[in-house]
Amino acid sequence: MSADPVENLTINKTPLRQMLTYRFTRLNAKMNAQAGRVLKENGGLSQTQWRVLVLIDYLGPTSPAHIAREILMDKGQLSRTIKTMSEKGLIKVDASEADNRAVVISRTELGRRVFERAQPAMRQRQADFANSLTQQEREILNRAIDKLEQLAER
Amino acid sequence: MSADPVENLTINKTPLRQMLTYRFTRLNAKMNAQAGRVLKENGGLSQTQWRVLVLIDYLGPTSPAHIAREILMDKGQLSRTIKTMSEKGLIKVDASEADNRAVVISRTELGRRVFERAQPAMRQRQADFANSLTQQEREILNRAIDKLEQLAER
DNA sequence: TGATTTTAGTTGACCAGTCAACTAAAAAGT
DNA sequence: ACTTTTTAGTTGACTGGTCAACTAAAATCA
Repeated sequence: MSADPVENLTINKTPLRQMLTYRFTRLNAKMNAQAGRVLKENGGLSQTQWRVLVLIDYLGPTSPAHIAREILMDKGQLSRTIKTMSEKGLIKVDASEADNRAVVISRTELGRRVFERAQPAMRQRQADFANSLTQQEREILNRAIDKLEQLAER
Repeated sequence: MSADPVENLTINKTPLRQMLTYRFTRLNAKMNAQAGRVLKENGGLSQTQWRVLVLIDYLGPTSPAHIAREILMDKGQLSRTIKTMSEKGLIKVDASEADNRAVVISRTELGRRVFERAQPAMRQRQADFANSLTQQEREILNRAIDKLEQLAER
């Protein structure tokens, strides 16, 4: 019996494990599960909440619309995430002075602390991923992702 | 203004678009959306239902447990998928003679027809992905996925 | 054999992602 | 100026994925 059960699936047809979409789905699921574990152990943020804090760190106080554009997140989902983050005191939501439709969200002191608690482990994780690949592998991987993403859009 | 808004996010910090986890999440979302569109246009299966039919095609009549093991799908989700597929007449669910806990699921005639209707487009899609990469890129991509998957498991 | 552990499958609860409808304000077009 | 279109944000509905509890049957093993 082999370690990976999928390995045995060949029978004259393209083995499932070679299908790119399937491989990406699995990889993504595992990465997400891991990110969830790391965040849980370091302050208890959800991944969506983590990303919002990352974006505020990048952009400074900003609007949900800006964040949604940057990371292509659904604005409905973002709206709810912001609501719960605000209720937990991780961010502050103010009316925008320049635009009466918009709001400005910014980090609270608690938000900063939670963010900085999770950051080292999350950075390390990114670094581990990057360092597990050679320079050539990183370049090709990025190029491949670009190509596939383009194809997936049509 | 550049085409990709994320492109502008550099500001002395690791640009978000270079984070591997983020890139995979994006790519995966786009691939799934596309698969959903293709399936919708070719018989209306959901992706989970499609995968179940693919696995039955690989394995012949088999048990949910076997499928769950092969594609690492949650058995709860699979149980519900099988229920709705059975209600739609895509598969047949019989008690197993060898094991009184287990069931055997197999394709119905309708299931076969729907599967074969979706298959060409889904195959073509896989082929398009594969053909968009050079042999070397495919090899390196697969190696990179292996490495990252291993890392994500720890 | 009988007790313990593992496996098959179902179900309930919860969270994340997607989509569409809706309000209100801003921007663009005429 | 005023009509039309776009943008910001909220909400509801639906789907998918994950987790845990639970049953019943099988497999393990003492």
